[in-house]
This record gives sequence, structure tokens and C-alpha cells, in this order.
Amino acid sequence: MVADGPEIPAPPWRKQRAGRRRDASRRPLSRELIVDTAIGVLDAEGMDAITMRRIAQELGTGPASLYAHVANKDELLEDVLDRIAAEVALPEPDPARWQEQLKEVAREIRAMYRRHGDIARASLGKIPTSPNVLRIAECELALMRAGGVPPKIAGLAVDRFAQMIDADCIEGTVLAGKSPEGQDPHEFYAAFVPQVRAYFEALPAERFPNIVAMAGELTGGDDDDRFEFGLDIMVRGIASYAEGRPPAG
Amino acid sequence: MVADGPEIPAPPWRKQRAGRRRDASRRPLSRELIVDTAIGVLDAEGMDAITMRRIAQELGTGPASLYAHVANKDELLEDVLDRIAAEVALPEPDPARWQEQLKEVAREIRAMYRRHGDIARASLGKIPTSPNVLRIAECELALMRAGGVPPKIAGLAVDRFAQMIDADCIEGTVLAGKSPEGQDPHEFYAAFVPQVRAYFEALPAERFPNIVAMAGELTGGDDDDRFEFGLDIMVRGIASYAEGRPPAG
DNA sequence: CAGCGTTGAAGAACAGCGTTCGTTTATTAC
DNA sequence: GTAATAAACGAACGCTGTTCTTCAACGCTG
Repeated sequence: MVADGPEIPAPPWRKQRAGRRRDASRRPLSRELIVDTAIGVLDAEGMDAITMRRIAQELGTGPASLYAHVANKDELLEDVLDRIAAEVALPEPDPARWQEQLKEVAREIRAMYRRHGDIARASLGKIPTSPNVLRIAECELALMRAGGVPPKIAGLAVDRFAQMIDADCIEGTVLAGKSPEGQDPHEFYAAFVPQVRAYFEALPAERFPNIVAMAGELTGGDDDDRFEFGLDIMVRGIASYAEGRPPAG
Repeated sequence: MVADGPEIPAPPWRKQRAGRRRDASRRPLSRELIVDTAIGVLDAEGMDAITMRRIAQELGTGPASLYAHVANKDELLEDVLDRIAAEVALPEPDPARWQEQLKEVAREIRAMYRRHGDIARASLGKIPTSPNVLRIAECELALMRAGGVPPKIAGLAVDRFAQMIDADCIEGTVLAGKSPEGQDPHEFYAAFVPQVRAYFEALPAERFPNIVAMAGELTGGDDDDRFEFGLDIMVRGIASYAEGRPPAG
């Protein structure tokens, strides 16, 4: 019988499992820490970089560990969305300026989305239920109600309003995502537009008379111009339903 | 020496590569056939089912074979988009009815998207260059020009118009995509809305007075109502720029 | 008719994804 | 001191788009 003496080395084929090497420097995993990390990755490298593996790696662990705190990736993105929605500054309603205030809120949301990669993709189509997102909707409703927009119209408008902003921000990142590795997406876009314009102008005029004639108008204007225009016609349309006011025009 | 007689069986270790077993029943691979197959899969199972492997399998081959005819998946989706865009029926411009005609075009596009799974995802943010998509834009421009919309406004409007329709169709499929396996997405959605409404009504009224008060308006209305509303305010906004006409209201 | 270059097709593989399973570890409760 | 619990983890599954390399068939030239 072998003496029950000093430690025998572990058989080398069963590789030692390194134990739970929790660095004291590392905060324990939590939902908040995971969301924080996700936002960090998002800001630095965009939404496509948000993967369970990447976040886990950033936290010095494996992807499986995250699932103890977050049900799935969708839920994580929802949390990310709520967190950054808190950054949107909202105005105090001034009934005389409700249309301009509505536009200001839209610009705030857009600026927030642009600060945080292309996270807008995670917003489109989702029914808002998280507090910070509801806070924005509440403000929009208050502005429209103050402006005399009927409840039914206002209710539908918040939905369409959010959709428009989401779509604009997504659109802005689709082309940018196609820019070759490392090149500035803005430059890439600026270099791409003239090509499209030339293409439109070279189309057969008998089939596409208006596109050929309006190639300049179709390709002119940058992201901001297009957003402002969409905002403008939408607010005009909403305002046309406001009670006791002449339609804007 | 072995007689050079009847066929010797192939050595079993070099697994026979089956040769180019082109069934006479199978049409040879081509870009058109691949697009056809993709649309078939799209219609039957939605856009997520469009994978190179799935299409290849449908054609009785492997994914690599597709790349001889299509540069990548994005290009394939672009072709799919152009193909189905041909289905959209366009009206002959009637200046007196340009607003209603614009809405009709939008409804046509939406119906087309809905027929074909959730392919709208592939459209948002892409600059249209394919003939059948340009054909639609050309028609929209003609309608607006006929209605007296200034060129600059019309040029921006087509972009926003397309964006709105894309976003609406995407939105419609996001929630549907979350419905559990096999369940009718429409039913799932119908069962989900009342829960959201109850949630809104149960929110703290001091923080969200308008959301609580307007829970009904916010959750009322189906897909079609919301689309029609968005269409309405957008066309109203565009019309407010039309020359020589009083703004609609 | 033989040989050859081209081209379409195909198998296997690569790196990455979200998620799950079973196990190990550290911490807490008794 | 020991049993129970919850967190953490390694490995794996089944996907994805894409590429590399090989191979068979065809059209052409001599």
C-alpha cells in the first residue's frame, strides 16, 4: 500500500483547472458591469463588435459567464439602449415653441445615437418599455399635447417619430459599414456620392427623365440636411392636425 | 501486370468525388436561378433563411458553387431586391390626384415587401441603383413634379419616402420574429399589445402622466393604421411645399 | 482525333457567432 | 466542519459567410 504521505503530483493528462483565479483587481461580474463593458466596446468599435465573446474577453472571462447575469444578447442590448437613453436632455415644454422643441428632442436623440456607434439598429421595431426610453416618449407627448395635437394623433406620432429617427441613424451607418478597412467612413461616403450622381446623369433620359434631370437634387445634401428635411415635413404634417392653429406652411 | 480489361473499382480510400453529377433534371447554375431560389426560400421562410448554404442545398450543391455567379451575399440580396421591385405597379400621373397617387405607390411597395418575407431589411440605407428600383423612384418624382413640388423638395422627399416604407416593414417583422416557434406571428402580436397597454396604464402617473393617460392611443391601431398615419403626415408635409396650392388640411 | 487551357462545380476548411451543458470552485448557512 | 448554493467556466454544438484547392467537363487548336 502506498504511504499516505506527501502530495503526489496530479496526473499530467488531466490538466489542472487553474481554479477561480479572481484577480482582486477585477470587480465581480454583474449586469451593470456587463452593460458598461458593452457600451465601451460599442463606442470604440461599433455595434458589430458587441458579441458575447468580445465582452467576456474584455472582462477576462468566457462567454458562458455572462449568461448568469443576462438572459441573452437581446436583453443586453435593451439594457444598453436604456442606459444611453438617459443621456438625452429634454426641454421644459413651452406651448408657443412646441414644434421647434419637438425637433430639438429629435436632434438630441440622433446625436446620442451617433455618439454610440450604430446602436439604433437595436431600437427599430422594439416597443419601448424601459424607463429612460419612456421618459423621452413622455416628453414628446407632453410637447404635442401642449401644442394642441389631439391625443389620437399624438399617440400615433410618437411611434412614427421614433421610427424615423431610428431609420435615419441606421441608414447613416449602412453605407459607412461598407467603407474599406480603416478608411474614414465619412470620406468614403463623400467620395461615393459623386459617382452616384454621375451614374444618375448617365441613365437613359427617355426611361428616367426626372432622375436624370434631378440627379443633383437627389444626391445633394448631406446626412444632416436629409434628417432636417424629414423632421421638417413630419412636424409639418403633425402640426396640420393641431387644434386651433393654422397649419404650418 | 494486371489486365487492362474491365473497369477496376476506384480505390476506396480516395473517396470518389461523384464527378459532376449533373442531373438532366437540374438546370445549370446561373445567377438568375440562384436569385429565383433565394426568393423561393425568402417567401417560404423569411429573410433569415436566406443563407448561402440553404440556397445551395436547395439547388443540390454546396455553398462554394454559388460564388462563381454571385460575388457575395450582399450582391445577391441586391439582385433579389431588384427582381421583386419589378412587381410594384405604378400609376399614370394625374396631377389632380398626386397626393393620393403617392400614397398608392407607397401601399404597393409595402404590399410587395410583405409578400416577400422581411426583405426590407436589405433595402434600408442602400442607395438605389438597380433599374426596377429606379423605376419606382422615377415615378415618385414624376408624381411630385406634377403636383408642383419644387425639385429640391422632391429630391429629398423620395429618399425619406423610401426610408419610411423600409422602416415600417422592418418594424413589422421585428416583433413577429420574436414569436415562439410555429406560432402565428399575428396572433402573438395581438396577444402582446394588451399586455403593453396594461403595463403603460400601471406606470407611475406622476412620472409618466401622458403615457398613462394615453395608453389606449399609444397601443391602439394596428400595423395598417400606423402606416397610413405616417404616410398621411409625410404627404401633408410634402404638400405644404407644393407651389400654387394651399397646404392640405 | 489528341491534347490543352479555361471554366464551372464542389469538398473541406477557417474564423467567427449565440447559446447550452456539465463541472468545478468559492462562498455562505448551519 | 460540513452541506448547500450560486457563480464561473471550459468545451462543445450548430450555425454563419467566405476562401482555398482540387477536379471534371467543355471548347478550342493543331
